[in-house]
Amino acid sequence: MLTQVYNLFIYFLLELSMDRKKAILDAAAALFAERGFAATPTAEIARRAGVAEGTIFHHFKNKDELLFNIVIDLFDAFIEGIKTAIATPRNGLDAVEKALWFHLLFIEKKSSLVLVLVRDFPFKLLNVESPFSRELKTRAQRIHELFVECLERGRQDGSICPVSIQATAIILRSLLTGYTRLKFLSPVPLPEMREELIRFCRRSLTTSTTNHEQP
Amino acid sequence: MLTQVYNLFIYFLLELSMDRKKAILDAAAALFAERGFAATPTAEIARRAGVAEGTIFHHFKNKDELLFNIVIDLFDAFIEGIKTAIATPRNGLDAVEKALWFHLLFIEKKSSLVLVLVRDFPFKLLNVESPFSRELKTRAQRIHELFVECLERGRQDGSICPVSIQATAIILRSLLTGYTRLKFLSPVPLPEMREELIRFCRRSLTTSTTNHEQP
DNA sequence: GTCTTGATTGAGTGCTCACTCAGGTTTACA
DNA sequence: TGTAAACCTGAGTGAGCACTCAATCAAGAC
Repeated sequence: MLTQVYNLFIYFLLELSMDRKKAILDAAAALFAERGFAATPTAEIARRAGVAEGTIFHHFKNKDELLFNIVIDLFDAFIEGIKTAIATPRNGLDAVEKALWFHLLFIEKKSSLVLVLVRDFPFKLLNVESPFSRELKTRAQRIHELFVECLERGRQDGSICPVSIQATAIILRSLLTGYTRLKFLSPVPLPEMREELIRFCRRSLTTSTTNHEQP
Repeated sequence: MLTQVYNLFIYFLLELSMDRKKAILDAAAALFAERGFAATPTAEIARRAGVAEGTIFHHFKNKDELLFNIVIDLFDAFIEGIKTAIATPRNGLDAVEKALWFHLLFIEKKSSLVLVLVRDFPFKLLNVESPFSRELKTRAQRIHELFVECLERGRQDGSICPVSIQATAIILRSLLTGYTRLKFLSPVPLPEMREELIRFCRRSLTTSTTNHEQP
């Protein structure tokens, strides 16, 4: 009897706020960030989400699929954000800088999810031909294209000097990826250097390649 | 009887080439690269190394310590290499470029070990106060210092324009870290772009920061 | 009211695997 | 040759954990 009342209470709580599936994902994300994917038992996720362990496996095929969903959602949020960030600027260079800034702010705002990605990126799911691998590749490709777009725009409006578009897009992504990694790995907090990072890129993008060894 | 002969044979093989400990580390490194740390059972490592499973735990406290040793050895090799790479160049800018090149060549040459590092970097050992964490921090710090050294030299001999040394060192390491990651993650091989990457950095390091928005 | 469909539960199961340990072998050295 | 120390063995163990399943519950269709 009491259990039933309690269950009803919980049920309304959930109905009002979010459904079980969402609750499970949120709990998983939080725990993965705290302890890492491998060190988080599904029983613990269930406990924090306020559901039975079996419920997890009703909504998700296996534990990997939880990580899958978390990672994909994060990528989607990133892509949406970067798209709006680069829509307004009036030239290509500015768009690139807005994209860089967006990344730098994004990893602060979503720091715990980003930590999951940095620490527990699901490599094993990448090599095999799987829905996950396909979904993820699409999104990685999309991000690359968005950078390429900015750079091409910059070439056309003259705000960016002649460079290899493809290579430069990869370089910019490398810089951001690596910065993110160092930031989350570093035992001591990195100094504030985001402006400096943007300037570093701007100098490179706005200088034409003439062989000036020593000034 | 036959077993004894066989054992003797194996033993001589090992004595001639390398000791057991080394054999175990080599086997572990190879398997971690092939399948990942978590997906490699110690029994498998023992088999490939041609020793009993117990022998692993005679030489190493636990499985983590294997990864520990592999990672630390890799860092040491990297540090030694970069030290010699930056010793000869005649100015700071050149030293930076040599350091960048060294990294790019190093990750090709030691690709399977680097893959282990990229994929299975042992986060959990970082946060706790452990010998591993201390050893690793020392080495990360050392690498940072080497970059700082090059940049300072460049500032003094005038080959590098005024920039924040600390920030720039982190930016360069970020770029390399991220490039390494993308290279090993990318489902399709990256285009050849190492020269372009070096030029990207050179342009940034040799351009003084004046506000030239559009040329 | 009853049938169907889908959600939920949580105790139970089976598997994997890191690590142990008791007993054997080899080496170093007196 | 004796002895201690170090090295090596591999079957065994126990813990952890992802996942299952049979039973219960809820809600909408008719």
